[in-house]
Amino acid sequence: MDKTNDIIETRRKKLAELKNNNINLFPNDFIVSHTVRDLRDAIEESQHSIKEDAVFIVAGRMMAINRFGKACFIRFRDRTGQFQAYIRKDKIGDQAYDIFKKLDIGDFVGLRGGIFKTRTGEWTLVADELKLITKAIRPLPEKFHGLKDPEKRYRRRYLDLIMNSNVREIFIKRSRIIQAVRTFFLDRDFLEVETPMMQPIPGGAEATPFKTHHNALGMDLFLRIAPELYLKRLVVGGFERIFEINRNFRNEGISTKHNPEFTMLEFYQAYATHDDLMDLTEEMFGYMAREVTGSTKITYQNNIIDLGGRWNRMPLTYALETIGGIDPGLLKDKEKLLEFASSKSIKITKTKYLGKVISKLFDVLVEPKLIQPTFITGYPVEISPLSRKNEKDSELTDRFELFIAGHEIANGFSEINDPEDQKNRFLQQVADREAGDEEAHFMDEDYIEALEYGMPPAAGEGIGIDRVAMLLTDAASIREVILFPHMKPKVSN
RNA sequence: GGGCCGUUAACUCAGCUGGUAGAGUAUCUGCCUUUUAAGCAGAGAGUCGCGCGUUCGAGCCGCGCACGGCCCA
Repeated sequence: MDKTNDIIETRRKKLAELKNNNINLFPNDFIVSHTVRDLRDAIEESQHSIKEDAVFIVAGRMMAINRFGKACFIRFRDRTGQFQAYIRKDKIGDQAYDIFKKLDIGDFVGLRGGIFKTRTGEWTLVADELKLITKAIRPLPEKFHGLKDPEKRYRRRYLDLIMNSNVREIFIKRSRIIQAVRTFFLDRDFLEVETPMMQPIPGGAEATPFKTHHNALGMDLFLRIAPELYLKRLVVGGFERIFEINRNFRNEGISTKHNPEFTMLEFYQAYATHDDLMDLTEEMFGYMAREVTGSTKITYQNNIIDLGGRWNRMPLTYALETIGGIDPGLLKDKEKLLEFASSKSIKITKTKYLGKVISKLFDVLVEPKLIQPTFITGYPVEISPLSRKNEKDSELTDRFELFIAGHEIANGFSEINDPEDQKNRFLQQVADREAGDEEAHFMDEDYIEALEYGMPPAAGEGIGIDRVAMLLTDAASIREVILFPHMKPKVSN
């Protein structure tokens, strides 16, 4: 027999041999009656005295094979877990055993048999039938160290999921988080909706959009940077409580906290204020944390964070004074603040707005220090073009942002429902854009028109689901909670 | 955009002061009917990310590029 150097070549030869013996390598007629979980349940129900003559039919991927000549132990895995099986030549027959000898780790097999306990005390399925279900041509990564290289893990996430159980856990938790959000809102009479991902005018946030083109309509469209303006049209339409969980797209840099597409929860509640939403947010996080981790106390990057109960609420300027260490006398004076910033070597792009300077200083001096959940309130009107002005101080808005573990997690506010006010805010944004601010909002006349029909007072909030998933799974990078994070294509050779 | 680090067998990693490639797992062959990262004996396996340069000689030194990671902007 000719000796080949290559593992894949060796496997292809095995495949050819199996094929020549009329073995179907990819059959689709194996009927599974039980999962690994069913096996464990059956053992439990029999109070660990299960009889070997009970028959189970299971299927899964072989993760390990210990060969002993005329018998083998294998480990196989399905969606519910991993189990051991014992394959004996005298049980499955000479012919089936010859086929089995040609199988590899990574192949899918179907097994039929009863359950017994080995000498070492492990419950094991002893097969009286074994069938190849799917042949693997490529070998899996090494069983003990698994797949570690981050680049390989992200590019071939399926291998990451096969080899790394902690990675599987993260994405199961992520799914549970989204399920918990749905349950939370549905229980409170919210309606789940879907609004356009492709928008003629990208609105609802300050961000650079991705541009695309609709051929039949002959028009440019933008992938949404936020669903906000459409959701509020629905509030005009009478849906008083709505939420949407979907992707936003922002044409910005990639980092441990940013992916170009990310999942956003946005919700709107009529007759509520931003204060109500802070209460609601506390409740929701408590609920999510309990559902997903079993506790409201979580550990994130070695910090113990308590998501239960009522959280700290702090005006922006107060946070800058007490946490950022800025003299209160500076906070009303843009020039002095800029001097202060440069003395701390904080670079701030040129702006005519005090609010932008304050916001930047906050990002650098305060945000990383907000480890326990904290609502920051009292955002300046010039950086909050969709937020309702405060009744007592027209320089400020009824808006908050939520910070946990030094990350911005949520942004919420009482909504502007005065069309005139909103139009003037847009006009200011348009002027800013003309003056060079590429992230300033566009005028959206259609949205103003909707407001002119009357939107009830309402408050709305957006929560970054990826960031929440990072928190609840103790992930340091957003790529660890996104199944297929964006990567540049790797050019081979 | 800048800085630091990484890229060696299918996987995880060694590789000294520049002297021509190593281990474990996996694979292949043989033995083995209760193993637990099974064991024993043997074997094969490499575009050292890519390119250029320095050198008698480069996985190692220099320059450039690609991809990735972390940090900063």
